[in-house]
Amino acid sequence: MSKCEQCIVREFSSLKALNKDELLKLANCKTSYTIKKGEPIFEEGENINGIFCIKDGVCKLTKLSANGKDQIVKLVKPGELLGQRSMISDEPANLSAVALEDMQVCFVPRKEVIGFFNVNNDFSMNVMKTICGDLREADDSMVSMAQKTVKERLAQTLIYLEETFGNNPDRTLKIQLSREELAGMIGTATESCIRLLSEFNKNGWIELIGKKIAIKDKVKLKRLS
Amino acid sequence: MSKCEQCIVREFSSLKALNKDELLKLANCKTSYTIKKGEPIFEEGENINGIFCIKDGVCKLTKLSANGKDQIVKLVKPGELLGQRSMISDEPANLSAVALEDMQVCFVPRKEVIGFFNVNNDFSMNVMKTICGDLREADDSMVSMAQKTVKERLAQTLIYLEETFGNNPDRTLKIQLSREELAGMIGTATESCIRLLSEFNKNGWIELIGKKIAIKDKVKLKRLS
DNA sequence: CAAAAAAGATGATAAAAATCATATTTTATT
DNA sequence: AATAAAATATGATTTTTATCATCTTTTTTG
Repeated sequence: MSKCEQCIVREFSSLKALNKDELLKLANCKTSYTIKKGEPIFEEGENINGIFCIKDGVCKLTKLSANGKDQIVKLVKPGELLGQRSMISDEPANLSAVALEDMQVCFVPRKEVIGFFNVNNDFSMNVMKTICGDLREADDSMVSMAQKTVKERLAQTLIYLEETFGNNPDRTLKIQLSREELAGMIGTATESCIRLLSEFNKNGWIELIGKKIAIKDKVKLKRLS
Repeated sequence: MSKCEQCIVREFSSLKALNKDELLKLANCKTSYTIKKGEPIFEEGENINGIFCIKDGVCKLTKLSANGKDQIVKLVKPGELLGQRSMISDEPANLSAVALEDMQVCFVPRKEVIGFFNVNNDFSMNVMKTICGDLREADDSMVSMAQKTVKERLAQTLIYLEETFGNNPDRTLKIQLSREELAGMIGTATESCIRLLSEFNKNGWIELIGKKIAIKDKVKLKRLS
């Protein structure tokens, strides 16, 4: 059992508000997991009964639509918490969480989190602000989906991926999504996504290096989005 | 100054958790407004610095998209609170609120609400659960926008409007939206919305009585959505 | 009440996007 | 390494949706 006190990612989440005593309590009740790329952390409809703290690796939050396609609602980075909404609403998860890379996560039982929640005002305020931020982003995404073209959404998403997850030394996007997953983020058919990537490539706005994508002309992409 | 203690709609919002003392405090700090149909309660980007409690009338929460169209993100009924997200995040409103009917609303300054928030756990938990519910709904809407056709979204929205706001004696929807507003809810062009309403009408699924809409075959609509 | 403005309706056309088919490349498996 | 499976790519076609134009009806305003 590793000490939460020494965990660096803690500083990036709501948990930064916990004091030494609380961190000891946390370390005692948490369980650590390793999740392989492609594996789920939890699934839509599941009773998760606690929160997950992402120590390493990125995962996608998806929702299965009626037509059988997985819509990606959000990507989650190390330092972020999963399952906060379910914990507060005391409802099953309404999204699935699936690892995009090999991950390390810690699970903290609901009961313990609620305990911190009730005694530590900074902590509960942090959680609430996070959820409020998610709500604002969800509203913005909804408007994008409703009002922007697929081309605009693709440009927007590529910029988001670069700004959020950064680049490899060869300037390609560090986060590696399949074409199908990228299509699932922007809400379109995989073929349409691939076709538009080809078009962007021909225009010189991006470069396709195998399955990887490098942004060449961020200004043009930004103007489009 | 009317007494909050005797206000019925209070029972439907997070404010139901307030005790007698707190309600007296609330009545002392609140200001009541009348808002005419079509007028804004607040606008996107505005610093609202408090919450609004809807006593009577329905309003729409909209966001202006890059192409100049107003996307309707949510409809808000009597008993609900507005501006909770902005209050917690301490950020300007990211949506505009515009009255769809003549309204009566009360404004409560941020400072007072935060006060209740810190001392009354049931109240803060209610607010949080509401925001979590909004987040779940926003995620669901996003997936609908991304994955469903306009026809499916129209069917879904008509059923939602009937189930949420009910019918007039002539079976038409009680909530009165213009075709442009309905298009703004489902995220489509006004003409497309009108065209599909005509089609649904010809199919016998709905009936168009002037500008009003009556649902005739909910089963068929539900199957479509 | 008449004129003007706004909202609703419908046709024609263009643009966007999905679907189906098929080929190529990459990755996984035996 | 050979084969199978999966992912990527592209063409052809159809469907969906937006846009523009025009007309009718309803609502507002002087």
